[in-house]
Amino acid sequence: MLEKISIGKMAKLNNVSVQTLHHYDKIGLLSPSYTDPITNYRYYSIKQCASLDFIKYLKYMGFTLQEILEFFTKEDAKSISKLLDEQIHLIDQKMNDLTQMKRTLEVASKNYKTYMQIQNMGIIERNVLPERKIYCYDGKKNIYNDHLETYEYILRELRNQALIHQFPTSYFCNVGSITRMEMIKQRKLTSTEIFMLVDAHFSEIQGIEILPAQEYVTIYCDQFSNERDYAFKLIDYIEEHKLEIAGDYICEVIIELPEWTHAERHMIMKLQIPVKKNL
Amino acid sequence: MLEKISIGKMAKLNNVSVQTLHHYDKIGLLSPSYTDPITNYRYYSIKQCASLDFIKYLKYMGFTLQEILEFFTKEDAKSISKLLDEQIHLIDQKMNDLTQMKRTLEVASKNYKTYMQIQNMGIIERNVLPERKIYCYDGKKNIYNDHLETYEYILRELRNQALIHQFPTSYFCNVGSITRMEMIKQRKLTSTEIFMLVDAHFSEIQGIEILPAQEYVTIYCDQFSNERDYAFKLIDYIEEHKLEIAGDYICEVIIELPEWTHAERHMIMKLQIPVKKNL
DNA sequence: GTAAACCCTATTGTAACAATAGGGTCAAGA
DNA sequence: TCTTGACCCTATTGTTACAATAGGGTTTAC
Repeated sequence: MLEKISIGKMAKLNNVSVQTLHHYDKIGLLSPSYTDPITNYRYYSIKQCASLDFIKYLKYMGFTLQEILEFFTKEDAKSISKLLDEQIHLIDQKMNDLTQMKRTLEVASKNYKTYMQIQNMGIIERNVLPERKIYCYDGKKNIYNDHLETYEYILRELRNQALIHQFPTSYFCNVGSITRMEMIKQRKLTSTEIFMLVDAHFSEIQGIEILPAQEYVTIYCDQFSNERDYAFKLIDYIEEHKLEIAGDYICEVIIELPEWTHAERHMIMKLQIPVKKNL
Repeated sequence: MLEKISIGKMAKLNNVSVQTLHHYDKIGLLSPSYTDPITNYRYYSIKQCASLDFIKYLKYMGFTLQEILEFFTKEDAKSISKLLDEQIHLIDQKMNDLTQMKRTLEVASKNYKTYMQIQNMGIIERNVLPERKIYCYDGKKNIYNDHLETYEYILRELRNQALIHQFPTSYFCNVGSITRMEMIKQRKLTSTEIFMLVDAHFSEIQGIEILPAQEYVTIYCDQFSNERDYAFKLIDYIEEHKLEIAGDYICEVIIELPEWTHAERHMIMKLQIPVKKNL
């Protein structure tokens, strides 16, 4: 009762599509045991299910059809074992990539949710911020010139540095600018430095600084053109409340919205000045 | 100093290829701010880096270019937040898939390594095997007939059942046949049932059985045609050593090698009979 | 003025099929 | 024996995000 199995039956029997079998035949992965020379009808034997099983099995393990073809040329268990281990390694890499992606997404999601709840745009707050680590880059030009142009160029340079140091791509959105304490104490909003927030474990690289945990006065700002005014609001507040500037001024980009029509950045920033009580 | 940036410079500035920029222009994702109407040369403005940043950012989060296009039509933070959360969900799924793949690979790898170390093909051993759970399927026909043909058909049926019960694909390679105790005690190798090893948490489904932890006499067998002889070897051993058959005979497929040329299954099986001391 | 470096469009290729179109074949019932 | 519906064939196009050409024009620096 050795049955000739038509392509449709073979497909149903193995839960694959007819096209798939066509395809496997075409690339020489699995050709029917008999092909009618007149009609070109394909007929499979039940034993070919074993091959198909094997193909499906390898496919499930993430091998490409080309790789599966190679499998069939390597019959020794040693080569196969090696290929399997390599594949495991490859999957580990993919998992890492996905983990990074997910982390990035989660940060973005959190930021957008924060954004939607910001009721306090332009309102001064005081709170203690935790320790953060940043990678600073000095572009040697004042980023507050030229309507963001200089900023853009320096941002590119920062990213190239980050690529050199092999920072994960996910850092690329956690940026900001820093104006040193001396400047801000003179009420000058001038800066040549921008930074990227990095994870705690980076340390040996030159340019890494620590922002200690401490009290800050902060304000949310949703337009670049407002930054100057808002920064001065912070300074005014500090003076009025007899506080003292205790460190560098930070303008941290919280979130970036796609502003297609204007073709210009639209971002939410959190302006921050560390303070201590004036004794 | 609003500079016209040529495509090559833009590419270098942003670490992308010229082709990529061509492509983005083509699909309307990012068109240069100025195109020379005579030469068709593309010139970008520095501010378009912001858009490119955003594109790269979303790409990094795993969105397709089409999806990114949609992002630009949805400017409200709420829609974006929703898209982000959906993407997180999608990544979770992919991670699960990868985890399954990896598990399958690890089992396969382990099996092949075991195989390479099998020195004891055809040699009887006694050892205690841990508890296992199996899903049995009765094909109503003796699988030892017709040179594997019946087996193939019943194997397809088992898999269809497994699909219905939504077993993970990784189970598909952990199969075997079972010959009930009454049969094997009569020295009859006759079986209509095959099984699939399943994880411990499956229980409510009909057809699930438990193989208790206990002592077995076992033998490795590398050819279907040898199974009968080897099974009788086990029975002989049991009788000679005054043991008693304590349960069903199991033929477990340990590993399946690709046997391209012969177009027939070539597998390593571990034949097992549970025993107890004859008091 | 010239050559190198740059830019353009258009085509082909990648992976693993799905979805057609347009036509021939098989099997079962009348 | 005929018919009809179910089945099969080949060939083409489409999918993603570009890379890699080919064949030709342009810019820029010396």
